[in-house]
Amino acid sequence: MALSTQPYKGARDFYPEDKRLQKYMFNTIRRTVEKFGYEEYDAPVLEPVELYLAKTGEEIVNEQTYAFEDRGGRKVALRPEMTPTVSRLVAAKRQELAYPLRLFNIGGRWRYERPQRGRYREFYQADVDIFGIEGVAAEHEIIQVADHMLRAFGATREMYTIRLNSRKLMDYVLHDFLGCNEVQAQSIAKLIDRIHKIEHAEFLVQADALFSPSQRDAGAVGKLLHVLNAKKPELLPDEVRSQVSFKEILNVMQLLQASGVTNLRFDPTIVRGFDYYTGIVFEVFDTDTENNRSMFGGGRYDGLVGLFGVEPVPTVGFAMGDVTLANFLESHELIPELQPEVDVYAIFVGNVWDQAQKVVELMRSEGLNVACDLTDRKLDKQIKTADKKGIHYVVIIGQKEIDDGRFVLKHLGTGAEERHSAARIASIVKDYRAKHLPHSISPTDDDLDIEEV
RNA sequence: GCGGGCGUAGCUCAGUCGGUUAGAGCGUCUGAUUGUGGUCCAGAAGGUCGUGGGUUCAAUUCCCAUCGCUCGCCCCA
Repeated sequence: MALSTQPYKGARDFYPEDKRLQKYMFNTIRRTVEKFGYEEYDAPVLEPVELYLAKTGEEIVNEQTYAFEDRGGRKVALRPEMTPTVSRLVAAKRQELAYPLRLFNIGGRWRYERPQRGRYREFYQADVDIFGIEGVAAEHEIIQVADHMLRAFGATREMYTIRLNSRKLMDYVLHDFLGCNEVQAQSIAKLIDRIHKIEHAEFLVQADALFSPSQRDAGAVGKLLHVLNAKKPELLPDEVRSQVSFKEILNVMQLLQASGVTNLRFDPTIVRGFDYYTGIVFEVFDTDTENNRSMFGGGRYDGLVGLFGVEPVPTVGFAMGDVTLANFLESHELIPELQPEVDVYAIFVGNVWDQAQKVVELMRSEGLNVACDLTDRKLDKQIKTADKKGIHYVVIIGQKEIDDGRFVLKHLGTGAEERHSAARIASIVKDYRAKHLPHSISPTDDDLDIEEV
């Protein structure tokens, strides 16, 4: 039985052409968050399984975690998300870190679930978190970062909306305004999460079933709908509007509007799945009707660091997944033509390798990425290889060229050939690269058209 | 965890109402006289029809199981 060449179920191989897109996405993300002063960290993929028991949410730990025992009998898990890990890192150096602390990580996450469209068992995620700010300035910044990130990919604000709510506010609504107990509150929160997936009548039936007779008599369903139908915070019931968490929402919205974020909406149906959120939560939606769904989101989680037995540290963060991002970019035609990193394919005619090395080295020291064809095949085969790899330039080096000190530079797009010294070739190709391949690593700043405030 | 669809060449797929040498396009390789690719032309290689079992004179085709892929549900970082 031959070995399978397939990657593990739900995990992907990245051939260079796939990796190019991933690099483009990660580099763009990295560049954006670094502009805001976020610093990259990393941590092991394996964590003790208890790390996820506390706050992540039962389903994820019990059914969606890759958990196993190591040879020493320790229960470990492949990290399904980064938030508990980064909280651990912060808790470990709680006293010595300088706040506000801005951290980001880009890496693989593992979830044991059935793969389907847009969802894998191994996916990549960028986590961006700010630690140590209690006020809404942190929410303001984090959402601004998310907004800049999408705009750095060339997205316009018509392509996505940012929907905002507050976990704290919803806790008040469920417990105090509607008088739910803990169990009811959780069930209703789950139901709210599904409101856009089910029929309105069905929602009413299920909501009604969750309330007690006395709550029903007090008009619980109507009150719940009053809250959920509020398209603007001002439309919430008076009692709800008296809450501090309501004022926070208003503040964040005002700050973001002042920052030019015009596609922000209040949406009381945003609750998010994780148990650890404690304040403002938000989700970013694709406005494309084909793909009208939540792409990513985040919020405030002030309690996680404190779980490690240190003083709590207020935190706001979000995470963006590679698959949903790629889908978004694709559906809005925002993926640029990505090129290989190789600038020049060096082709050798005859037995000139010894003498040609100096030429190649010179081009490299001038800053070019040069791949050499080492096969000694016929010239046409070597050119064909370069073409197949998508490399734009070929340099032909034969005895004639070596004697002359000038080499044939051929552009495969146009077929044009010219003869130059190695140094001149380097400068021509670098010039070309700067002009024609701005996306080979990441977009230039010119692509980011941030409007003036 | 539940339900649907599909497994035929490297890729995308056709086909066999069960019956001698299983097809196409793309891709790959070779060639058109030796230092020029992408187009065109000529030719070639490549499949025990996912795997195991059953029915049958005969199975890639029918039946069962199994594995894999895929889409949806649940759930969602």
